[in-house]
Amino acid sequence: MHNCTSHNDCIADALHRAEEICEARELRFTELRRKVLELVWERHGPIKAYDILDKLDNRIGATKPPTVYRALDFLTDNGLVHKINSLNAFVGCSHPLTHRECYFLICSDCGEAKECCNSEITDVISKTIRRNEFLTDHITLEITGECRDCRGVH
Amino acid sequence: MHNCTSHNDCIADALHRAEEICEARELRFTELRRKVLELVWERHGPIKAYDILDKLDNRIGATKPPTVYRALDFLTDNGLVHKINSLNAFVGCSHPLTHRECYFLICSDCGEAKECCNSEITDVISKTIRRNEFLTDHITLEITGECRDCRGVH
DNA sequence: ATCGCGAATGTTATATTATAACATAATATT
DNA sequence: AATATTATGTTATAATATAACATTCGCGAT
Ligand SMILES: [Zn+2]
Ligand SMILES: [Zn+2]
Ligand SMILES: [Zn+2]
Ligand SMILES: [Zn+2]
Repeated sequence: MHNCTSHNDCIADALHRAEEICEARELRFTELRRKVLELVWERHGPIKAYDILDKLDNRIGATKPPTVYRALDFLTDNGLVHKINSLNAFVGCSHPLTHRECYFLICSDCGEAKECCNSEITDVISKTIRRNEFLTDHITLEITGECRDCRGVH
Repeated sequence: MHNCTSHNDCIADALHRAEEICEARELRFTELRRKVLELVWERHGPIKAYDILDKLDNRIGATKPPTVYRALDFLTDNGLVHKINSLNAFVGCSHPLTHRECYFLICSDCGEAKECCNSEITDVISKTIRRNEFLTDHITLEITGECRDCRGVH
């Protein structure tokens, strides 16, 4: 679904953006948080907390669930990572400075998640929210199915 | 958030609709499935699987997780109940014949979930999906926050 | 430099959510 | 009635997540 020419660049960019954001906000982008973000960015799709845990184990020795969940909390709280609730998994945010709520197209075949945020969706959802006089905390929009590539569309 | 004059009627209606739908589709609306649906409809908000389990225990003696999850699977598969992924909880569908995908406004204060499905949202989401040549399996739209009543709006 | 503070991480234990696998019972089909 | 199918019961365990407390780290004040 994603056609990054060099995924190493994707990862490097994500880490670099995270650094900048944390510096600007006076947040501590620790080694642990960096490693977890790096693992989240291993591919353009959601990864499970316990898979991150396993990969950390391989790199830095036995790690425990709270370690990973705390790092993920930090990253999601600061918009660097999104939780995909329908999968209990986590994915890197493609544009952490742009906005907080992201919408996703999630391919159940290749496992990739593509952000499909757009103002048209936001506008019409906002309208519904206003009509209901609702005070929004968070919007989850997750669309599962099969992506263009996996469908074999040319 | 909901102003049903008699919630017993809500429950009775939901059970009756379920009966009709199951009959029309030649599905078996068993006692267990009925009881689980009834418990889901105890209020206009999501209920957790293990809370259903506890309430079944009180009514019909020790019940085990698979019993509840299988009944919930049946009910969700047939559009009588929706799973709220952001809460790991289940809520009765207000209009099981109208459509499969429902959008929710979920109040974190009173715990109610209001369906806010409308074609405007569906249309704009569909457009995004088409533009991405995506083949949709399921759409999850969950908006959490504070409802009109809990905000104290008049 | 070291003391003290708050933030981050380590550690142990456990809570919560969900399913696998197999046995039995109920219902439908022949 | 015999057989197949579907639903439920049962045991065990997998997968996801957090509570509670101990230790360490980073950093400013003394
Ligand atoms: Zn890439
Ligand atoms: Zn795909
Ligand atoms: Zn009601
Ligand atoms: Zn409310």
